[in-house]
Amino acid sequence: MRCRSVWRRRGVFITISQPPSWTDFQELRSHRMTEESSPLATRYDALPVEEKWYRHWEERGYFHAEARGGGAPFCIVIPPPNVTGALHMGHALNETLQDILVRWRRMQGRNTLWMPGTDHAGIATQNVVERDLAKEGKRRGDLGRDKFIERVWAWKEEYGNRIINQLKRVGSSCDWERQRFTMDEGLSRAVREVFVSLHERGLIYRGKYLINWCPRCTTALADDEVEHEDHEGSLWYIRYPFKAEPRLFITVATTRPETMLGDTAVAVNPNDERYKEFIGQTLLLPVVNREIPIIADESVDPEFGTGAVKITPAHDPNDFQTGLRHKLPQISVMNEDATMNAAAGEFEGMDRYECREALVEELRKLKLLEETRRHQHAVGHCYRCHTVIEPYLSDQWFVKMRPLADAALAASAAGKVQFHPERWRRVYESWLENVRDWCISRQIWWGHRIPAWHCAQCGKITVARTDPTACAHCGSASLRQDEDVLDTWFSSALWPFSTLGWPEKSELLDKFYPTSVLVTDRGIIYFWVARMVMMGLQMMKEVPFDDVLIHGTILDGQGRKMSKSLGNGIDPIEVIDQYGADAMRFSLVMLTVEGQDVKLSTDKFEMGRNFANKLWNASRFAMLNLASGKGEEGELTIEDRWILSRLEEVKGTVGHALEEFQLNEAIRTLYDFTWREFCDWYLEAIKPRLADGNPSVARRILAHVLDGILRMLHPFMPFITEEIWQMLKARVAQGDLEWKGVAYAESIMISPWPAPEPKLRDREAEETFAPLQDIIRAVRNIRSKLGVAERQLLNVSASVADEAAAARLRSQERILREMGFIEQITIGVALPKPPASATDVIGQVQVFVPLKGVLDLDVERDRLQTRIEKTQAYIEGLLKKLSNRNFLDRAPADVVAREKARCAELEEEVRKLRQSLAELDA
RNA sequence: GGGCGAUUAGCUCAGUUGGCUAGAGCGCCUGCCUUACAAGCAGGAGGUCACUGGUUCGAGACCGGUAUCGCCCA
Repeated sequence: MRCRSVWRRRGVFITISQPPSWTDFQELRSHRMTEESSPLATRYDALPVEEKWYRHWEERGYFHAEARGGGAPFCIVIPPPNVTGALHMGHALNETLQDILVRWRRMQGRNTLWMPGTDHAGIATQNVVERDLAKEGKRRGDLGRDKFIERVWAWKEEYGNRIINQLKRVGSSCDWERQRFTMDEGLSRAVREVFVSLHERGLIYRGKYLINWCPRCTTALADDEVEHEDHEGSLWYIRYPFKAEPRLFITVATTRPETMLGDTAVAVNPNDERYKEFIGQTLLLPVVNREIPIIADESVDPEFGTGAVKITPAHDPNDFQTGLRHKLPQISVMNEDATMNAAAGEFEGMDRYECREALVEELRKLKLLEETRRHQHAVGHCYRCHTVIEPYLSDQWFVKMRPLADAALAASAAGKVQFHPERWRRVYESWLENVRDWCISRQIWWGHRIPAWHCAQCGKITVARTDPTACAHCGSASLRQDEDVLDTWFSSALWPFSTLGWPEKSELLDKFYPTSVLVTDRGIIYFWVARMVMMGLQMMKEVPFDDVLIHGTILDGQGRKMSKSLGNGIDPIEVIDQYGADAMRFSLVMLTVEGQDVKLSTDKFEMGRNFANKLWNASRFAMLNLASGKGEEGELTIEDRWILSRLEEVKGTVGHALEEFQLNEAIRTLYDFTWREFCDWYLEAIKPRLADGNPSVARRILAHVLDGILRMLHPFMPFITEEIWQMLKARVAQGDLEWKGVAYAESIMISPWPAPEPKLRDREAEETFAPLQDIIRAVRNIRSKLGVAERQLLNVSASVADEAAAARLRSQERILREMGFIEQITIGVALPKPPASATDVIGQVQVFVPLKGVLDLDVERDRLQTRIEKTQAYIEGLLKKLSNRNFLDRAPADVVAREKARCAELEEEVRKLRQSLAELDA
C-alpha cells in the first residue's frame, strides 16, 4: 500500500493484492462531497459557468457604454478581425489583453467603451466567395458585379458572425450593441468623405505607375502587402551585341530574363572605367532586335554581375525610376495574368515562367547566353495568396504619404502616441520616414468603390461626395464610375473615428475620441497603426489613441509561426472547451511578457486550469465555513493581520503593474498571493479557529481577502471570479460578514476595483509572521527527513537569546502549535538541547525536536552537516566581501551594515548547528 | 547590407533604477487518503545566467566585441 501514486501515475497495478486505485478513491470522495456536504464539486467545471455568466452580463447590458455615462472615458477599439476569419491564438491573446484593460478600467469607475466589429477584408473575402463559385463551375464574371456583390453580402450574413461568436467565448466584454463593419453605411460614408476630402487637398491622386501586381488576384497591392522571401534562383549572363559591330557585345546579368523583351536601355555606372567609352552607343536587343542605348546612371552597382544592367522600366521598380530619369520608353510585355502580351512577339500567350525557359533556350541557340550562375535573391509574394508579385505598369490611385507621414512622425516625437514596449516607436518611425506613396486602388469588386467618375466627353475625372450626374469639368452626362475599390486598410485606417459615428456629429465621438489604448500585434504596425495615426491627424486633428500596446506573436512549441499550411495551429475554441476560457486567458497572460513572443503548446493551459481549480477549491472551503455562523467582531490574530497586510501590498503591486501595461507582472503577483500565501498559509492557519466552533473574526477576514482576490482576478479570469463572488456575496449578506464596509454590487464586473490604502500595510505583522513560517518549515523539514508523519504531534522546544524574544514568541505559540502539529512547545532562554533531538536554527531561534526512538543519528548527522556546509559557504562569500577594504569604504553604509549583521547571524547559526552536531552522540 | 529581439535548471520562461544564498510552472526524487483541492499537500535535488573583454567595492542586469537562433526592413 506504499506506492499507490506510482500505480496511479503509470496506470498499472503491479501488486498481487490490487488495492483500490486513487481514481476510485477520488470518485468516492467527490461523490461524498457533492452529495452530502456541499453543492460544490471538487473539480471546477468551466463550461456551464462561462455560458451562464456571459449571457447574464450581456442581458444586463454591463458591456454597454453611453456617451453620457459617468466617469472619465476609457475606450479601446478592437483590431477588427476579418469577417472571413476564424479565431486563432493571436486573436485569443489580443482579446484577452484588451478585455483585462477594459474590465479593470470599468471596475475603476471609468466610462468604458470597447468598440467591436469586423472588417470586410476585400481580397480575402472575395477569394472565399470565388472559391465557392468555382465549386459551381462559375466565375465572378459570369454573375456580373452586382450579382457577385449580392452573393458576398449573403455569404457575410451567413458566416460573418462566426468570429464574433468566438470572441464572446473568450469572454470579451465588448459593447456588442455598437458592433460595426467596415462596409456599413456609416463607415462607407466615412470612407467616401475621407477620399473626397484628401483628393480636394491634393493628397490623393491618380496616375500610371509601376505597382505591385498579383497576377492571381489580378489586383494591385500596396508595398507592405508584398512579402519578400529569399529564393535560390539563377543569374543569367546575356550578351547584347553592338548595333555597329554585332560581333562585339556587352554582357548583362539578370535574374529575370523574360523581362528583357521590354528592355529599353542598358545602364552602366558613369565611373566604371570598363564601360566609359561605350556610353551613348547603341545595342541591339537580342531576339527582339530593338535598338537600345547604353546610358550612364549613378544607381548602377559596378560590383553586381558584369556592372552593366538591362533596364526594363515597365517591369522593375529601380528600372522604372531610371527610365524616368532618362526619359526611356516603358514597354509592358505582360498581361494582367502574367502571360506574355503582343509586345513579347513570338512568346505571346506564354506564362512568364514558360517564357523564361523558352527565351533562355533561344538565347543559348543564338550563343548569346554566356553563363548561368546560382543566385540568392529576394522575391516578392502576395500576402494573401502567396503568388509571386509582378511589378506592373498601370493606372492606380495613390495617397501622397509624405505630408501625412510627417505629421505622424511629429506626433510620436511629441510623445502623443506612446508605444509599449517603447522600442516599437522606432519601427513605426523608420517606416514613416521611408514610406512611399500608398497605392489604394484594388482591381476587385468587394470593397468601397472609388467615388470617381470618368467623363467620356472630356476624359477628365470627377470626384464627389454624392454621385454626380454631370461631369464637373465639361458638364457631360456620360459618366462612368471608376471600376476599382479601395484597399481595405483605407477603411481600417478610419476605424477609431468612423466607428464612433464620424463624419456625423456624435456625442460618442466627442466623448471617446481620441481613444485610450490600442492593443495589437507588431505585424500590423505599418498596415494599420501608422495609417490610423495619419488618418486621425488628417481628419480629426488628433491622434487616434494615447497608448499602443504591442504584444508578442504566438508561436508553436518549436518557435514557428502558427499557420494553416503547417497545420501547427492550436484552436482557441478547442482549448476553451477543454480547459475553460479563464484557464486559457490565465495561461496566455502568464506566458506573455513585455511583448515577447509566446511558444505555445496545449499542455501550457494546464497551468491555468490548475490555478482555476485551486481558486475554486479554496473558495469551496471558504463557502463551507462561511455558511455557518456569523463573523463576530474580535481581536485580529497574527495571521489575520499578516494576510491583510499582504493583500494591501498586492493591491499596490497589481494596480501599478496594470498602469504600466505589465499584465504579466499583475497576474503573477495574484497567482503567488492566492496560492502561496492565501491558500498555503492563511487558509491552513485559520482551519483550527474555524473548526473549534467558536465564533471567529477569521470568517470576516476570510471573506474580505477572498473578495479582494476575486475582484483583482476578475479582469483576468472573469467567469470563475463571478461564479464564486456571487456565492460569496450571498454568504456575506446572510452572515453579516462585511469587513470595512466594502460594498457588493450586482455583479463583480461592475464592482469597485480594490483601491490601495498603503496605511493598511502592517509591517510589524509581516515581520512577526515570517520567522513563524521559518520555524514551521524547519519542523516540517525535520519530519520529512527523519520520516516522522506530518500530523504526528511532537513536543518542541525553542531556545532564544533573551527574555523579550521569548515573550514575543510565546505570544505566537498558538499558530506554531497548530501549523507545526506540535503538542507542547517550550520557549525559553538558552534552553539545553534535550537528548535525542533533531535541531535547526532560524536566526536567533534554535529549535529542538526530541525524537526519542525515532531519531536516526546518521540521517540527522547528514542533515546538520549539509546545513552547516551550505551556511558556511554563504558565510565565506560574505567574509570575502567584508574583508575587502574597497567594499567597506565605497559601498553604501546600510549595505555594509546589513552584510555584517547577516554574517554575524549566520556565524551564530553555524556555531549552534556545530554544537548540536557535537552533542548528537552525547 | 541595416535594425530589433532572444540565449538563465532537463523543458518553457520570470528576474523593473546594479546589492539578502538567481526564482516560477512543468518534469524529476522522497513521503502523504491531510474533510477545500491527487488538476492536491509536505519535503527535496537540479544553474560556469551563450562566450569574451571592460566599467564598478559589487554584474544575470550596465558598456564593447564574438557566436548561435528568430523577426522586420532594403
